[in-house]
Amino acid sequence: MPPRGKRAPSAQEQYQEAVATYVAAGGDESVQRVITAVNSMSRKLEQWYTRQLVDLDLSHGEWSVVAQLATADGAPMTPSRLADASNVAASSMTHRLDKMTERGLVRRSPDPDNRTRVRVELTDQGWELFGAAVREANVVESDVLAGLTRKERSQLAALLEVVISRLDDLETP
Amino acid sequence: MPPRGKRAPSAQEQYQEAVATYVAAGGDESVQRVITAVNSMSRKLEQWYTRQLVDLDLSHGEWSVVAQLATADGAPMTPSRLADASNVAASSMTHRLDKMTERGLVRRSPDPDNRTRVRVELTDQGWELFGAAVREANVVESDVLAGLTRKERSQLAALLEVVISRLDDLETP
DNA sequence: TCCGAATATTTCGATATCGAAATCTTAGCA
DNA sequence: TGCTAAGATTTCGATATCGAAATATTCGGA
Repeated sequence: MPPRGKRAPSAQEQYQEAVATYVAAGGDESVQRVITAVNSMSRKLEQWYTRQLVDLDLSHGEWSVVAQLATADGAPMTPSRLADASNVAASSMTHRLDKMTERGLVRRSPDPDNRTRVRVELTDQGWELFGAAVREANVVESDVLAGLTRKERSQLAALLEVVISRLDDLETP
Repeated sequence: MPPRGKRAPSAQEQYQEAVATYVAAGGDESVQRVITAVNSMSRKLEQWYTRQLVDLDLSHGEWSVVAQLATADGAPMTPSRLADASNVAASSMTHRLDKMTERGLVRRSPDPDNRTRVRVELTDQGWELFGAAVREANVVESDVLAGLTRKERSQLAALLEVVISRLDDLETP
């Protein structure tokens, strides 16, 4: 039996048609090429992350929490900031943290400076899991970028970093 | 009252710390710079899309369906391919399509060649909504890339396209 | 100092999503 | 042709997410 639908078009074909359609609908080509490529790549990565995280018995949302806590090293995190960073409602984060606390991955503690706030941090077990996931993910990520030379990767990163540095200026004005 | 938690770090600071942490945990720097940047950018874009889509009374998931149908122009889409492309379970797509059909955005019809399949396509109303959303999104997207010259955008797109062209080779082997 | 507005978190009811099982159809092979 | 395995979609029960309201606390001005 054929795989799916008619035949799933390749990621490259999908990308090219998407750009063409967005441009036809009134988008700027130089913009749509970049934005569409970033979104395509991110969606694909997300699929792989989800698959790999099954081994660690983590959902994509839970991974997001672990990663945020790990990379915010230093500054204490709160449930609402985690919710913002994970693109979910604050009330969802409550439940997510309940589960993760129960499982021993994170720890909640009252903020001594402000009793309306709750600090959230990784437990040792949470840190272990973070390390394991990063190393596992790095394998796939290296594969994805295997088509670029070291120099090209550096160029690519530099260009993306220019964009990132602008993101803050565009926050809700 | 202070904004949130202690103070939300800028996107740039967040990015830099994330890369540093991933590298410390065993990731390759040239890989992590690119991957982290792509993911940061995509997450931020998603936030803006969600905000803008409120005006059109569309959820992010529903937008994903509209966009897939619009950009797959030509080849008829099926529920399962839409589910794959949207990163949701097939059973979720059933409900999503029910709602969107009821609202008049999409149309289901039996595939004449294979009665196990269902074709899904945009209605005229669905196409209108697609156009409106693309033009609205293009405003934000242009802003995001405003820090790059036309030439830099082209370079960036070209590098990303190299990566995209590799994605297919990495499919489930 | 006291009070109202704003912030952080949680609770609660409604909705969306998931994964497994059920149903129907097709493909491939004896 | 007849039979079995596999695909596509939907149904169903369990779980996660959402948005609004509830609760507790803090900030800033009268």
